[in-house]
Amino acid sequence: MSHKQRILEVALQRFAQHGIVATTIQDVADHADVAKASVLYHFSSKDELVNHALTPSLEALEKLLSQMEQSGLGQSDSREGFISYFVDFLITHRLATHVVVSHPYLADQIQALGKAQQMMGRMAQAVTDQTSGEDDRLRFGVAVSGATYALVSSGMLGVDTMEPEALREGLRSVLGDMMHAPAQEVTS
Amino acid sequence: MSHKQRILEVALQRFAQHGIVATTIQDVADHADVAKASVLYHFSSKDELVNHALTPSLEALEKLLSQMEQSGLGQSDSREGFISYFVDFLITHRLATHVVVSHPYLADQIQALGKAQQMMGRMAQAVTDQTSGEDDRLRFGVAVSGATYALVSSGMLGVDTMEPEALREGLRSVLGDMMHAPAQEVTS
DNA sequence: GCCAATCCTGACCAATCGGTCAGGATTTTC
DNA sequence: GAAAATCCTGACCGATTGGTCAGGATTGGC
Repeated sequence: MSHKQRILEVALQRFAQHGIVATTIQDVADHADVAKASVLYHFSSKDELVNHALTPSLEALEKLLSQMEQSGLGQSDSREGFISYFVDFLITHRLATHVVVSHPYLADQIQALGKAQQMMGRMAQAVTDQTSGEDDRLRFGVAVSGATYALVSSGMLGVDTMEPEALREGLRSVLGDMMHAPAQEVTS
Repeated sequence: MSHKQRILEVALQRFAQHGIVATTIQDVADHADVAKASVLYHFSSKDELVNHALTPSLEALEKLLSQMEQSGLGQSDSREGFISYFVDFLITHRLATHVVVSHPYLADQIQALGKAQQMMGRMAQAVTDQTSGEDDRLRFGVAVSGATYALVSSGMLGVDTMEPEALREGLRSVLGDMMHAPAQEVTS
């Protein structure tokens, strides 16, 4: 594997595990077995390293998103389909998702994070259509961030020992229960 | 209000908003309208500042926890009671909870975070008793981290405009749907 | 074999970090 | 009202940060 590619993978992993700020260029270089200056040869700054590390996941999200907005996937009548796609996305891109969700305050400083935040907003809007209220938005928020964190900082909860397939099924089940439930009983 | 107290409040807020690593002592000092050296007069190091900022919430959690372990609150037959208590705790101590959940990698460096992580483990165990499997643990994990993040980084989801009471009710409802559901249908 | 382009690195730099310290202001105690 | 204790600060320090740069390896085309 090329050095550049290895740097990208290591960087994404470190950013997800220790956060962007706590992850120094030196740290990435050490774990990728290259010199610090080599990292800065391939990526002109730390911000650009973050951008490139997130790019593949951003493109995948963009794809999923436009698919949702076109086909109406995500609307209340096709929630199951959406959840299935979404869980797959989360598992595949769990590291990038974790990075995005845990650095909202860097959105105006790092392009990729800003773009990602914007897309999350679009997704929330696609899922919670005109017929749903703030309760549904809350459910969506809890689902997304909850699933993400259960996937990444899973050691604390003992989830890290789960089989991949069991994890996928479990997440589908949880998200289904959460977002499915129609708020039939309205207070007042 | 005393300088010391104001420093503590500002620190907790900044730690929750920007993360511990990105929040410098200078930043806390500026927002608390004191000099940087003044912060280090009251708290001998940054780590100790984090510890003291989290202490009140840790004590509250300890209280809730021992209550759970004694009375059996949290067991599947009294989930509603637990959820109600827990949501109240989350809303009251949302900042501290956010700091804890978003810095698992500092648990061995900062006492308070280690202790908090330990308590989260105890709570997970109290909730997911011997009758429940890994699926329930997953549900608990998604619930905790999800609710926490929906509370704090809520701007992205449009939840920040919700009335406090609606928020409390909404969370109770979501967590209820998530943790309530008995995994009756076991695969094989 | 040689030249050019690409890749990689150690040495270096200004800026900022957490933390120390001596001393001035303020408050408390008697 | 003076001595003591507490509070607060500017100036300073070593370490580390992101980033620059000149030059040494490696590679590919011919």
